[in-house]
Amino acid sequence: MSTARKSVEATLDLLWTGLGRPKRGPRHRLTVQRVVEAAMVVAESEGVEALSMRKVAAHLDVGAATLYTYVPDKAALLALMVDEMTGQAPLPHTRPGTWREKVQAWAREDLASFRAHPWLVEITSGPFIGPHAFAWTDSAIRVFDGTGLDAEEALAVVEAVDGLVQGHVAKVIEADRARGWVDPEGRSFATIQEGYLTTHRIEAGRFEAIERLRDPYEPVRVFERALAWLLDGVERRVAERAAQGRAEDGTL
Amino acid sequence: MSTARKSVEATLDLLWTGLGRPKRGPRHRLTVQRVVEAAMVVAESEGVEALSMRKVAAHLDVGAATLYTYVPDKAALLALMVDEMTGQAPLPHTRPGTWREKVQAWAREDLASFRAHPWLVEITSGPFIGPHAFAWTDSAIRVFDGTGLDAEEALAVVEAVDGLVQGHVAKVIEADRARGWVDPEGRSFATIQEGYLTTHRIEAGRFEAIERLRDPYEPVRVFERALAWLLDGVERRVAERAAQGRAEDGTL
DNA sequence: ATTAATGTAGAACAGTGTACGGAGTTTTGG
DNA sequence: CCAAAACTCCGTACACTGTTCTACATTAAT
Repeated sequence: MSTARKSVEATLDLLWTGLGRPKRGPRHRLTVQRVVEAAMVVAESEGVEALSMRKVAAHLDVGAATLYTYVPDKAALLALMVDEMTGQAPLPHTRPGTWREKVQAWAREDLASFRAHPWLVEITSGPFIGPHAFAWTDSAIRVFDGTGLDAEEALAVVEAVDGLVQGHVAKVIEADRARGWVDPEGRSFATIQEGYLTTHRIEAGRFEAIERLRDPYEPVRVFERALAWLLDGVERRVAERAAQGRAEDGTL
Repeated sequence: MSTARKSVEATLDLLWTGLGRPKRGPRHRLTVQRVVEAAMVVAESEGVEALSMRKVAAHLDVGAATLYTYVPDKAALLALMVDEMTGQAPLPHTRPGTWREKVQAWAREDLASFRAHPWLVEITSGPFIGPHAFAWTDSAIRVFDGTGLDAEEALAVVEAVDGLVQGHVAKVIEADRARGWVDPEGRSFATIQEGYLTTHRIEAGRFEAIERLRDPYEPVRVFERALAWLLDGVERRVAERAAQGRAEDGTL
């Protein structure tokens, strides 16, 4: 499962140039695309943890070993799924509005998308960067064209926003999953966990700060606030750069 | 592997109150602590993906099935590992300095810790919150006591910083792992991936923005910048609150 | 001393990713 | 036109995995 010695080249090849048609031998019954799509269907309907090569193969009416004609690895298949999904997200710099509006739009949309397709969050695509991911990052940096930030500063913002989204979505997904759970007596997960928390709160008198949290607290509000403040910080830097630019114009 | 119906209560019990001594039957040869420690040793030396119940049991000179006396699940074991590790981090509000210095210190230390123990990042502990994690969050909120931010605002900052760290560390870990890799001809992963990138860059003339990145670019600098800007945004809000507070004092 | 309760662990079950080897198919070279 | 090479497909097999079951040993309560 760990990055194998041999499949790295094959995986990158697949991501960037695809699978060439063979010169001899029987025609392909499948395409890499169809394999990836089938895998995504399985992941979508049964979750990543239920995604197995045998199941994907079954969805394509094909033997399990056949998949290895199209894909060197399960890891490679996952990387392809991630890049495919990334390709479906709209490019940030083509959105309307100011840079701030663009960032907010993409952050919110990413958040919704991750939540709708939790498998994307749970997959680690390894060290591989596919063409779609690359194009997306390129586009995201472009959002800050004309703000005075250089490319590296822009990338810092992009990765920060991404980190915010990822971190928040990881928590939300677990909560989503727990929401559907009920114990034999019909109590929800939240109820039970809350029981432990309150018991130990009172018992030990600790956790005063958490108790100050307005109840019930809305996770989305927490996310929005964090995003807003990060962007406030960026805005300050942008303003500085603008002032700097005007000053230089004046002295020239 | 997914959150089982029955083990949820058992897992929370284990996290919050531990395993009670049985009234009858033979004495325990092990403790939950020792099981968790053994699991951490395995994770540390061989990675999470190599962590199996049988391997943990072998480290304890015990049959694999025995572990299920101490732990309901592998998922529960992982949750215990996470909470144990969380308990080893120093409490943020006890650090010296201003709130900003406290945040920076904890962020950097967390980053280093995650990097030193990658298994922590790769584990999803499920929806469970253990006592150590709870205490840590409580302490992190306390960092903002006296800044004028309320608990929910403080939590937003905490989660934002955490997201930043997590997002950044996920990328860095993959890079760390890829660094050790070499292909049969002795080329590094970076070299090979770079090959694909440059080929396709030139070929299609895309990815102009990424090309503007100073080369080589330092990931730590990107992280530090993102953190600084986020905290700038927070600082602005703190200043606002302070001004507001003074104004109210004046009118009273 | 008997009974109930419990820890231990070997064996087994239903999975998993993937390597191997053979059968069948298509193209190429002579 | 035929043989060899190249290739896809896939049943089988191997070494794993988490977890349950069952038999047995051990301890405490009655």
